Amino acid sequence: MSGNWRPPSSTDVARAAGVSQSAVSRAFTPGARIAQATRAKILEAAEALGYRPNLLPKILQTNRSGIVAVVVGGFYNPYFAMTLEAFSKALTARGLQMMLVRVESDRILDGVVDQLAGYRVDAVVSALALTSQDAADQLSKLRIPIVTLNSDLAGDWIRSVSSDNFAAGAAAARLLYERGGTRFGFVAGPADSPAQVAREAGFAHGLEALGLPPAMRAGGGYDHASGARAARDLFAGAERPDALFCANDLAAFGVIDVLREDFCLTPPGDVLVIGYDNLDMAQWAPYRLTSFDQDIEAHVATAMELLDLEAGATCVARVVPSRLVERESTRRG
Amino acid sequence: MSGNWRPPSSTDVARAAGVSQSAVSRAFTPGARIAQATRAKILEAAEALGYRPNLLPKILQTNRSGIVAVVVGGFYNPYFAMTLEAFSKALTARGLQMMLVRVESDRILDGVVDQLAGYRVDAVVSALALTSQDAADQLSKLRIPIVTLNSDLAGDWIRSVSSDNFAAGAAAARLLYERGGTRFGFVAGPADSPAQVAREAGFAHGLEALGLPPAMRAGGGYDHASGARAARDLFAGAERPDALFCANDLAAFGVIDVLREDFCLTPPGDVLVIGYDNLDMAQWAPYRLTSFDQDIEAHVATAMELLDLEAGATCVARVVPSRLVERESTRRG
DNA sequence: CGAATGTGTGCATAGCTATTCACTCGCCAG
DNA sequence: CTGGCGAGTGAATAGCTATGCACACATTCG
Repeated sequence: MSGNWRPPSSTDVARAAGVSQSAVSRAFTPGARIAQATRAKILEAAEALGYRPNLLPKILQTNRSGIVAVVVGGFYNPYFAMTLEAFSKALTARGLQMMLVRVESDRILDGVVDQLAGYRVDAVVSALALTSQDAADQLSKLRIPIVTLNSDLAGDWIRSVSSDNFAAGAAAARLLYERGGTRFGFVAGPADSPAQVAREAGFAHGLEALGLPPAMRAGGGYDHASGARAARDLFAGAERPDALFCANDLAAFGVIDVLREDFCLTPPGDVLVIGYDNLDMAQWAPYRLTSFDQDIEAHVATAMELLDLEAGATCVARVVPSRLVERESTRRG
Repeated sequence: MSGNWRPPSSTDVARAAGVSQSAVSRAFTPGARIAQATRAKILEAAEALGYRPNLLPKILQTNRSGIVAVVVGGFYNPYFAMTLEAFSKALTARGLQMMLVRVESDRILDGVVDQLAGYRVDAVVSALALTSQDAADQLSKLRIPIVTLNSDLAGDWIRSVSSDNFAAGAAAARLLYERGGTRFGFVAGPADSPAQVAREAGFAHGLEALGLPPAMRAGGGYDHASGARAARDLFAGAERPDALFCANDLAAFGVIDVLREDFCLTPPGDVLVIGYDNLDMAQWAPYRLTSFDQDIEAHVATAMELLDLEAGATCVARVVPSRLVERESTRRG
């Protein structure tokens, strides 16, 4: 019908209630000085018109939008879903809205930054590890606080929260050794993931500290298919490993599936397997996977703390320890 | 330092470049009439100051924010992740931003509606099936187009896209019968899910049409644990089913895990199993689950079409057929 | 050479709310 | 009776951009 309908404004309500616009504003501002009778009259008129205060003018003045942008790289991994859920809860608890931004790679630069700046988002949280210092600088220039997960960038406005990936890698080496592993293998994640790099380095360090030979290596992705491929590679040769640390759970599942299917090998009897992330699926019967729980709640809580920090306060990268959850996949005998 | 820093405005840039504010605006408006030299000068000044146009004033005038709110109920189910991903792509392709809203139940009313209205979101997409007509009316009053997935609500501003759950249920019955099933079981989802209800009704109808006895029934949730419980219930008695239709994949995985673990039964030899959603995991070795693919791309494409519809145009609920993907879990012999 | 067209720029304004300032009114204390 | 005070209200304004309008100047055509 009316091609250019506009939602009712405070002025409309004011007219309907026979008061001034400022009175309407006060009626919707908790703690403002307004007579009860006036307020009631205004609320009634507002209800009739279906009035909802427009938040934009306020944002325009204060430059605080109440919106936090969350950047993710994709949803294939349930770990992202868990992170998203945790952030969603934390933000909602603070009355903030979440703007979800999905980027193919962290070449975020293409326009997304402009958009975020344009909407005056209060902060940016990146579940995707930012690896490009360039992108970081871009964001930094906007004076928008940024928190990155499992990244190792630094900058005036960049704060970072990471799992203690290195320590976990070392712990994985120790556990596999204690459970009787003798020939070790590492199923790698993508090379551009700082978490992957740290986990591998920690694992290597752990093995070395125990005086063990370095691990065989395969893989290169965080998904099931990549883990499956890695398993085929590792077990095709004569010298088969008997203890595997996988960069994440999803890859570990791929490994286990292939071992059982193609090689008739089952953990923990034939091979020990450890993953990372402690997904729900890690408890499922076909897997019962020993894994590192990243304690997402703690990650998120820390991230929120860091967002509250003032201005360009320099701050150390926070590290959250991962908790080892042992299940059948490493319980031998 | 400066407690109340403000991002540079077009006026700041104008001052720096020695031009008027309107010139700056034109420099950033594609197709606006401005001399190349002037534009270059302005862009240089803007770059130096780190200026990004503020989108809010435009929104204030046009009431078009370029933001679409997506409502979800949780992330435990990878199906939500897939839906989210598809919507994210579709919205990005249209230059729209996505505001993610997570609600415990569809008692959305509590403040969220006010927020969405306040930000002047252009549309609302609900991946969570809205069941409360009350909530729908609330949203409708705001004259914000709403698209709901797998819901059966209707209203002036409410449009809906559903899988053909009923037809799929009937197809499941036929397939299980053709593959040799004789005693049928249905593993139910949550009672308040319209999709669950339609799938069950379709299944019952399909059995009846074939002259078969009605199915045994258990379950009541869309998650793994619920499926596991259902399997224990169904197979505890003497009269065990040999053909199961599960309300979704996650429940089906729970069923299969329990059957293999607790009862030493494996599909398809001992029991036929069908799921719904065709998750990635359905291809994994422990499951190889026959499932209905919801064709999320089509759902999302349809949803976007419906959003483009003008005003309160009355429109029929769209139905997208699900595609049956058969795997080992129903291939007998 | 005059007119007409076109290009480039500045001025002014709309859009909506929260808030400050000034004002009125009723009431109490001195 | 009057000064003061608190409560309640309205007018005015800031915040930033896009755009319609008017104007200045250059260019082209008859």
